[in-house]
Amino acid sequence: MQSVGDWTELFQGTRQLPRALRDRLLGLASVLRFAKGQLVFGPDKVPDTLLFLVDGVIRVAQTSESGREIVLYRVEAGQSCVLTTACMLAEEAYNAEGLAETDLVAVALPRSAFDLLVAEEAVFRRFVFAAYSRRLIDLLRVVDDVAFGRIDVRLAGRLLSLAGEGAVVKTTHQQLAAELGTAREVVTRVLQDFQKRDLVTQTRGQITLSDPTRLEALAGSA
Amino acid sequence: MQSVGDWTELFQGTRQLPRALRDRLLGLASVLRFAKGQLVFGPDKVPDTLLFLVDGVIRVAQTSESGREIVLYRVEAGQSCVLTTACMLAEEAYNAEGLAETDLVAVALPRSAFDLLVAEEAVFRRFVFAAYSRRLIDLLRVVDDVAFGRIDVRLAGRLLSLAGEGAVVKTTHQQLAAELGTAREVVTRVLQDFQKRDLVTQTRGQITLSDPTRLEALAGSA
DNA sequence: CGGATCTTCGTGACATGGTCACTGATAGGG
DNA sequence: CCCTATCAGTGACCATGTCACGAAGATCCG
Repeated sequence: MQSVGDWTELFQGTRQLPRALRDRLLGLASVLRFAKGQLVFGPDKVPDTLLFLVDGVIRVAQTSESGREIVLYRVEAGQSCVLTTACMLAEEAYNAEGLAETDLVAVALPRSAFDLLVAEEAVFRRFVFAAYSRRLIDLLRVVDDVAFGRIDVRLAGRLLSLAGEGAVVKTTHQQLAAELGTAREVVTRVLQDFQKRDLVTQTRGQITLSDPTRLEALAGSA
Repeated sequence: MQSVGDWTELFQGTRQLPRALRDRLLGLASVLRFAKGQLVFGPDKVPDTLLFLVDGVIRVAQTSESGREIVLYRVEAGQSCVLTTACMLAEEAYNAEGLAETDLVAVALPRSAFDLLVAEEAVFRRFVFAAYSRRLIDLLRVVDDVAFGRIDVRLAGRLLSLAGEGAVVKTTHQQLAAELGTAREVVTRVLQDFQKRDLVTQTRGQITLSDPTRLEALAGSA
């Protein structure tokens, strides 16, 4: 297991700190690794540290009693995972969980160090508040989508964002359903429809966006 | 217009501060009043202060393009309204708005004073983080309800919480629909059903909970 | 009092989305 | 090559949202 080097360089909130403090942080924090698919945090695994994600992607999702699931947002490299701290601070129950979507490298900052930094360093404080704020706004977006959005529009949008630059999405209908908080059958139906309209083609476990432009248009029609 | 006296006594985050600092805060902050029904903040009214609610209730809701609405949470006396600061800090667009549900008395702390307090005072910092965390968790609850909850269950729960100690809720079907993010017709239908099952009685603009116990049971069946 | 008007509520027909119970299709491992 | 697990497709049905009305209080004013 190799070292991660100077991770303080990677974060908006630590990059601008004085060298001496950064060196202290390097000593205080511990490096964590998670394998793809591993649970990073969840109702039964409340962390007592602040997580900084150095490499990889964490998918934060909420699961219903009945087993349905909805993706709330993703934590990417260079961001911190504030939901964990939220719980830590509020000491309330919640039922969201973070799953390693890729292999992860993260830095865990003990609560004491977190408190210290927030107290002493304006830059770090801004970073933390901005992170909280971003998540709040992400959640507003989710509420809006779920409460008022049409499923075809949402699926089109999600396909585009999962495809990134390419035009291929490697996922199952089940996974797409979990992205949107709907049922697999619904995804199947909508994708059938997309196929008939020549927007996508499918094979088992893979969807090809054959007309991204029209998909964009559909996704944009809010 | 009378003065509010020493409002620093009212908040978890300021009560324990040293007397000298509290006196300074009393000087720095300004007292705001809003009449019932007035818009406290919204997409077109982004505040640049941190609001502490001294008296009254703010209803925070999100509105869709089509005009449907959903209540996200309520800010009560003794709490601060962090969504406003969230936007202030993230400088991102959002479409939630805060409406004065009663006449309000609030204290507006300028950003500079906020920064100072967060930097210097651990107590205040904890208060702010706890407030953020509570809202994050409130939103998780909303997502869960909207994505996975049944409308009759949600309505039963909301009726009980709106009734408080009493057994009468003075609202229109339209307003209840806005609470839950659904359509008026749906509320009408569900209430008809409740009525047939002798759970409630209705007159124009008012619903009486005739069997709170069974309503609780219904609401509790997640 | 008796309309004119506004708000609230009720209702039926239909569209969309979620659930259930299956069947069929495909990939990979012995 | 067959077995099995996973993935996808389908039809029936229920729950919820939308649309287009009309009816039943409330309010105002002559």
